[in-house]
Amino acid sequence: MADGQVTGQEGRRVVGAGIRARLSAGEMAPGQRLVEQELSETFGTTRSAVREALQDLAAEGLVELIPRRGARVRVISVEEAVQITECRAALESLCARRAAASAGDADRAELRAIGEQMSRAVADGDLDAYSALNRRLHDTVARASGQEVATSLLDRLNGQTVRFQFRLALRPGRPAQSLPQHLAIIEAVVTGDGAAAEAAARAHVDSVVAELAATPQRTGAVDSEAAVP
Amino acid sequence: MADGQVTGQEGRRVVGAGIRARLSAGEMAPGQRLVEQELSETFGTTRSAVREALQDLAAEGLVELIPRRGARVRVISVEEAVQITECRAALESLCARRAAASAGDADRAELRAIGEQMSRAVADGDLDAYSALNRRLHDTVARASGQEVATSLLDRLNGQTVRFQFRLALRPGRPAQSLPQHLAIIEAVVTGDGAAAEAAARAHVDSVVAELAATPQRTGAVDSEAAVP
DNA sequence: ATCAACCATATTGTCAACAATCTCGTTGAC
DNA sequence: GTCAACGAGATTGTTGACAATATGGTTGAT
Repeated sequence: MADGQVTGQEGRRVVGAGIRARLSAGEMAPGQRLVEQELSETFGTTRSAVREALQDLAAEGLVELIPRRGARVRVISVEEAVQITECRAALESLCARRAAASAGDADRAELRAIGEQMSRAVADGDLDAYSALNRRLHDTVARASGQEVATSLLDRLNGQTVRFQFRLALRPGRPAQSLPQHLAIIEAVVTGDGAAAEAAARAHVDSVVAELAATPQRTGAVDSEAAVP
Repeated sequence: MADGQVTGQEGRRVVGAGIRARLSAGEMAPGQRLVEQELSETFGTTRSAVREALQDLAAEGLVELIPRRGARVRVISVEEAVQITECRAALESLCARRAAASAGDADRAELRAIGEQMSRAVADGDLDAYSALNRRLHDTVARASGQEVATSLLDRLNGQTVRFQFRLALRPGRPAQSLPQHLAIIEAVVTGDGAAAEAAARAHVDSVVAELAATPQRTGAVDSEAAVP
C-alpha cells in the first residue's frame, strides 16, 4: 500500500477511524496504552494528528487521557455498562414511541424486512448476521424517530459498549430470547402503536440490563494494577 | 489585574471556563465568531490553549467548528431545544425513579430543604433564587440516583439549553406552574415512591417541552445570513 | 536481600514560525 | 449600475524543535 504521508486534517479522521475500528474488533484491549509516536507511525500521520484524534476519542469516552501520562483504552466496568444500558433503555423507548408516530413508509418497509431477516438468521443459527441486523434495527428505529439528539447520544453510548454487546450475542439461547422482543418492537412501530413500541423497547433493553448484570467482572482487560498472581 | 501569562495546560481550562461562563451569562450571542488570537489575548494564553479549549467546547456541542473558517457559538434552534428537553425528560425520569429507591438521608434532607426554599422564593417573587434552586433540584436528584452516566449526559444537555431555560423562567406565571411539579418530584423521591417520582419528573419536563414549543423562533442570534431588513 | 537515590530514556506538553486558505474591499469591464 | 476577477490582510492549519515530566532499571549503602 503506497500510502505515503497522510496530511493533518485527514490524519485526524484516519487515526480516529482506525482506533475505533480496532477497538470494535477487539484488537485493542481495555487498559492498553496508546503511545502517540507509535500511532503516528502506524497510521502514517504526524503526532499532532494523533493527538487531536485522541482528544476526540476521549470526548467520546472511548479513551482515557491522563495528563503527562498519555492515553489508554478506557476500561468500562460491568457496572458502568449496566448504567449505559439503562440510559439506552430510556432513550430508545423515547425513539420507539416517536418512530411509531412518524416513521415513513420506507422506514416501515425496512423494519419489516429486518424482522424477516432476523427470524431467518436465528433459524439458521447465523449469529454474525443476527448481530448485524440487531444494530441495523436499533439504528433504523432511532433514525425513523426523527429524534436526532437522542440518536446521537445513542451512537455515543453504543460505541462504549460494543465490546459487551459482542459477548452477549454469543451466549447460547440469547437470540431465542431477544428475537421475539425485537419482533414486538417492529410490530408496534410498523402498526403505529406508540405506547406498545415504547414498552417493547424498554422491555428489550431492560432484558439486556438483566443479562449484563449476570456477567462476570473480568472482561479481558490488560491489567495494570489489579493483577492477582 | 497582574495576570501574567497563563501556561498551557491551565490555559485550556481557563479559556474553557471563561467561554462557558460568558455563554451562560448571555455575553456571547449564538452565531458569534470566536477568533483564536482575540481569545488568546483576552485570556492571556497561547493560541494553542485556545484551540484545545475550542475543541472541548465543540465536543460538548456549545461551539460549532467549521474547518478553515473558525469557531462560532453554536445556534440551537427551538426545535433542537425541544428534542434536547425530550431527552432530558427520558433521562431525568430514570434518575428520579432510582433516586427514590437509593437516595441517602442527606439527599432526602437536602431535597426537603430545596422544596421549602423554592416555595418561599416563589412567594417572594425572587426569580433568580428560584432559578438557582431549580438547577440545584435537578442536580441533586441526578446525583442521588447514583446514575453517573445519566448525570453526565444531563450535564451536557443542560449546558446546551441554559439560554432557553433562562428565558423560560422569566415568563409570567411560569413559576406558579412549575412549583407544584417540583414539589411533587421532591415528595415522591423523599417518600421513596419510585413510580410516582418517575411520573412526576416526566410530567415536569414534558411541561417544559410544551412551553418551549410555544416559543417564537428568533432568540437573539447574531444573524449572519438570515437577516431580514 | 532490601531499599532509596539517581540517572538514562521514553513520552508527553509547549511554543513560535511558517504555510495554506478564506474574507472582503477594490478595480475594471460591460 | 452590476458583476466578475483580483489582491491585501486576516485567520486558521501544520510542522518541527525544544522543554518538562514520568518510567524503569542500576547502583550503592545498610
